[in-house]
Amino acid sequence: MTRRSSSVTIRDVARQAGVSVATVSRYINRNAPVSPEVALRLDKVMTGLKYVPHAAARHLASRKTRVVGLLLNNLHNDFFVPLLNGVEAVVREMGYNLIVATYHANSRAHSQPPIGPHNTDGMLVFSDGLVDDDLANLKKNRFPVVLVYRRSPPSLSIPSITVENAEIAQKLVEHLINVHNKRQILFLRGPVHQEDSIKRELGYQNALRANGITFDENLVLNGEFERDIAYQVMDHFLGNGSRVAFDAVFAGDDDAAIGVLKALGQHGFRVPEEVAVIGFDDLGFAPFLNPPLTTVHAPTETVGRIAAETLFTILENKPATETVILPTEIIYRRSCGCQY
Amino acid sequence: MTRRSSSVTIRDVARQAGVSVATVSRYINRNAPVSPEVALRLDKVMTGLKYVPHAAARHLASRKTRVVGLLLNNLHNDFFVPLLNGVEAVVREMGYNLIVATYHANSRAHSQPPIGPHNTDGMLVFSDGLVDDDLANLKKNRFPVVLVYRRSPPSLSIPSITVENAEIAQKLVEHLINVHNKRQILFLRGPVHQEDSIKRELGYQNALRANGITFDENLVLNGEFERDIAYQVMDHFLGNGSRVAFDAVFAGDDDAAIGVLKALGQHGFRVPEEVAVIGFDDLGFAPFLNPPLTTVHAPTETVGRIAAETLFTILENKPATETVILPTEIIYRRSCGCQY
DNA sequence: TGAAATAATGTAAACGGTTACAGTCGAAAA
DNA sequence: TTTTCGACTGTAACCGTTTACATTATTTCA
Repeated sequence: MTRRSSSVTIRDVARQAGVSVATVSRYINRNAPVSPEVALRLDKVMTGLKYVPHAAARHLASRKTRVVGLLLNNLHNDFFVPLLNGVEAVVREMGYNLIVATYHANSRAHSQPPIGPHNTDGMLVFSDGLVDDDLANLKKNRFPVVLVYRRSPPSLSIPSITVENAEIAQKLVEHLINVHNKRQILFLRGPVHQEDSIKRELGYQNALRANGITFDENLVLNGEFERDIAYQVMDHFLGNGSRVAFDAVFAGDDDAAIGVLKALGQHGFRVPEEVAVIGFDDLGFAPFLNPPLTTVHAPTETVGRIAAETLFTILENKPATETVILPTEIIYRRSCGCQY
Repeated sequence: MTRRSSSVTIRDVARQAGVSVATVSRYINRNAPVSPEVALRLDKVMTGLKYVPHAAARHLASRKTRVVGLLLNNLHNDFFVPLLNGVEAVVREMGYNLIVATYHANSRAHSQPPIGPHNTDGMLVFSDGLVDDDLANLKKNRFPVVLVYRRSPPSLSIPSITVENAEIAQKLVEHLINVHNKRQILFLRGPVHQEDSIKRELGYQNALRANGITFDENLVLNGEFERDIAYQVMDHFLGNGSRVAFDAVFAGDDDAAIGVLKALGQHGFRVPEEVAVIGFDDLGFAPFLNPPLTTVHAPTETVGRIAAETLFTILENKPATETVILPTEIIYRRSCGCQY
């Protein structure tokens, strides 16, 4: 079997520097002392040969990949830019690589998750990227996982970084009710199994209940936290001659809010005069929408950073805080009817 | 040396199925026939054992990683969501993994690029992620690369996917000049070595020249294609008592346009009555800004898709088209002064 | 001064797969 | 009937590192 690779290996370096491969390896990894002269020689030889260690060989021998994964359920939301930015920054600082993949939990009938113990040292799982069974399995194999925008199943106690959803959503919807006198509030939920969506819906329902408004399931639509889907679903809703009266819409998140604004505009509704609109996330563009969007500020990039940092503390076998829930804050702008 | 791993290996599968590891490997990779009975038995054993091939071992033995890289210069722009989405979709369809990394060409003094032949089968390089020397090196080693939003250095002829910048920018600036009678147009350029920025500036200057307006370097600011930086630079510009008169601003891209709108608003300028604003990219929020943003529509997700597809055609040793320049289109909205 | 600790290095066995090469065996071709 | 061929399988070398273990020279210390 003759498979000569063109690339330069640790053996080439060893030979040219007149030492053993073990010494080269030790110098590269700085995990055992090497005499100054040898170090110097190795530096020269390595740059001369443009030697770059072969990642797969390292991984195989050392049983660590220096790669972490980020599993998302989709990439259809501007929200992911700050999240990714936070994660990537930490990963880079640690000298690791980041694999980004999307995976639908419901597509798992036929496929393995693209990220796991076979190709990474640990992973960040966004929202409903994996189901409880998958998580239990990973936990059993002691594979480092940190959940992002999702709490751990109680029995597993996996570290989890998320933001406060339910209370703030309730407070914001109550603002609509009490300050702006809205009573028929449309809610666009996100993906059914996404915790953010569930909590926000809970907040929405609590707000109604606390103010003596009966919940009307006709006022709940599936916006999927996606601009285009939110637009379609609103367009369809409005196209039906708006049989159901409504005077406000909680879009689920800012991205969906854009779709809502589009549909509302096309059907001739004035915002906020005729219908108030609120979002969630406070993405960069929120203050500049027309009208400026009342929404909840969530520290998305920070969530990404903390999540990645938590993963690395686990990788270093240090104890990690189990649940971090970052505070959120309502930002009142014009789309709810406020003057600001 | 005794380093027993807890994970199940191909040898475990082979033993339990009563065949050799070669047969298991062949069945997994479907690269040689295996008798139906053996196939059946292997299926059972593999699912029973929950066997997942170890990526690094595969990579080492087969000399291919089934991973491709995407090298960005930063992650500070909503523009990257559609780009990433396009790339990731193709990569997933091909059964590959995607490493996303940011890398500043000027930080290279001390570090190797995080992506390269050592850990991927090929890579997508966004804009100025790598300098010509790096590209030449990769080319020499026959490492598959495709450039995104950047043309190939003439001598290297690396496949490249980008969009038309200069002509459309010129046309848009001329719209400002001829239709809206603007003459003192601020330009916020992006990162200095980013081709998009250079081409757009070229279009800007051509527009001035073609209309007898002398170029004033005081009207060019560094917005870096970043919302926050654009805001700061505009804020500073306006804070100087606006010594330099201006009646319009070409923000460089949509994200920067948001920063510009913010600064303009804070300093009491009305858009578009007092100053017109134009962007580039036509990100999802552009129609919903206040005022709706006149901009250039660029097919960003498509660029991502085609770039990834091109990379895979190279990986399959098929001939790839060398340069793809996708058409762009001006979308007239209110921020330039049009009524729409 | 002799023993023990330490520094610096080498040898070679793993890590978990892929694949070149060499069969075996039954069916088709001569 | 003999030869040829293709389907199927096994053996073992190899991919490029890391690291347990061994070795030698040099200090350190009682």
